[in-house]
Amino acid sequence: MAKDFPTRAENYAQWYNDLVIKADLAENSAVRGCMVIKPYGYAIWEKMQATLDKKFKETGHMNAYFPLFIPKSFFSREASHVEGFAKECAVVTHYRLKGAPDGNGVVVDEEAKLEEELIIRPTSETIIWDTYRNWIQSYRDLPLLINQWANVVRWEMRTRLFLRTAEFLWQEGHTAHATSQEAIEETQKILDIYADFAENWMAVPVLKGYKSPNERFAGAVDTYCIEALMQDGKALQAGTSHFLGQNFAKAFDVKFLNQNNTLDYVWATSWGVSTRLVGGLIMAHSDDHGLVIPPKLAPVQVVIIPIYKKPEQLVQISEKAHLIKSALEKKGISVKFDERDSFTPGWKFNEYEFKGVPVRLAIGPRDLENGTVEVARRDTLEKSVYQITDIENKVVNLLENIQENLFQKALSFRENNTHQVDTWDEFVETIENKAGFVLAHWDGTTETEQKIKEETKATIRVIQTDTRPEPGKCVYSGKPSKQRVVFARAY
RNA sequence: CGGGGUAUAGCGCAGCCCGGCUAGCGCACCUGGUUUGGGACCAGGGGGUCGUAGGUUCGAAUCCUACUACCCCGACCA
Repeated sequence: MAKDFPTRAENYAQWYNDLVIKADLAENSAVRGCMVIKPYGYAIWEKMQATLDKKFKETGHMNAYFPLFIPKSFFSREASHVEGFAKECAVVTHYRLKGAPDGNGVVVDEEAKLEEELIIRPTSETIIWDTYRNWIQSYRDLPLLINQWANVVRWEMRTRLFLRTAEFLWQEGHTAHATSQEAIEETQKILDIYADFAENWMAVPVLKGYKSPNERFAGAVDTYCIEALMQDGKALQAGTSHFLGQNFAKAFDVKFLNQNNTLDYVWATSWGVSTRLVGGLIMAHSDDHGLVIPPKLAPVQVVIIPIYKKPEQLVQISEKAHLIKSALEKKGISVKFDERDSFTPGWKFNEYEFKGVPVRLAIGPRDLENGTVEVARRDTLEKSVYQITDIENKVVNLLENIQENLFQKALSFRENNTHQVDTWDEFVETIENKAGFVLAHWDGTTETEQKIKEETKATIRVIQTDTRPEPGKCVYSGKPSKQRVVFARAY
């Protein structure tokens, strides 16, 4: 180890930037805070996309695509929605350039001013609901279950790699239903998909529940969410699913005739996860040796590295490696055989550890003689020697084992960093010095929540729906409370 | 927008206070050779309008002025 690495992944931005993912925030001021994701990082996102897309389709959703530009007037229609997003919108005002009078480059052609400015979508509710008006007439048109994979732009004052970038990639689902009940069920169904994905693919345990009014999506009646805990003790909102009531239907006049031949507004949901998940994945599992990618999302699950002195040896090793590679591929495992001669084995070992490849196989002359292969697992960094017989099943088991181990590790981290507190002193002390999730009673008022935020920077991350109610007294005001809620400092 | 910092090769930096010959180092890159079971070594080589504009000076990376950009902290962040 000749290089300096950030200790305990405390500077995550450095991981992203310098080591493996190579996601730079664009430096050009014109696209400040937008993300440049290099191929390896993007491959992780593609795996996430593929997995989620399949789940959405299995539950009856279809993909569609709507415009990047939203007429400004659309935003004015839903009052709290415009309030929530107005401060972070990029605006298109002109549609043409012309040669600069001084001959240097181009300038905006003032004559090509748009009559109405266009907003680059920060989210697509408005333009989608404007379209839905024409798509929905009767209860027979419902439910309308649509998802969109797209980019959105939110001109944040301050950006953080992956976690809050000015432009990001996401999916946004927008559904319309005949009844309130059905829309709420949809919201919860999606939340379950998100939670399942986080826990069983990303190996990141999450808390499920809903947001306090203060943290709610602009324009929603209820916002459900999953919250994860990062290794530095800060919370990360990993996905949200909103019950929008009839707010958008009323704002965009989307009515349908029900079976009784009466007109009613439709009920709506919207839900999304973004490239923030890539950041969350990294921050949940990485260690001092680099990324740790759970097997189910790893672009490369197994890497094979040859060790040899003479070219003849490489020929023999390659033969063996290709046999193993195709045996593993038949089991659906993605395998890379790195036979580049320009890097030493030691260099490659480190390289793939950075990249978080779950399993590494090394084959050298010794293994050729003994019919063995050296197997190293990324999560524990343990090395062992396997007989090559039946190697594909051994590796399949190992990958499953690693996936499970990562989840358990993250789960016990969360358990060790979840604290139940009953007094204000305890609360402040825990937030300041221990970080993590803090379970405390809250009187249910926005006022108290904001006071707590001002004094400690902690916010209510989630009000869990899958825990038992427990009466108590608000940790801040002393007023009665029905259940504990989850506080934390968040990204 | 407030407070602090930075800008020199693809990346990371030194040089600046106290102006001076051809602007230097590490990594990376290229060529040749020896290497290869945990980031190899030797030799040679390529790459810079020192953020931009102006000023002072015989002479500016270095001093002065303005501008621009980026980073950290804060405000902001469904």
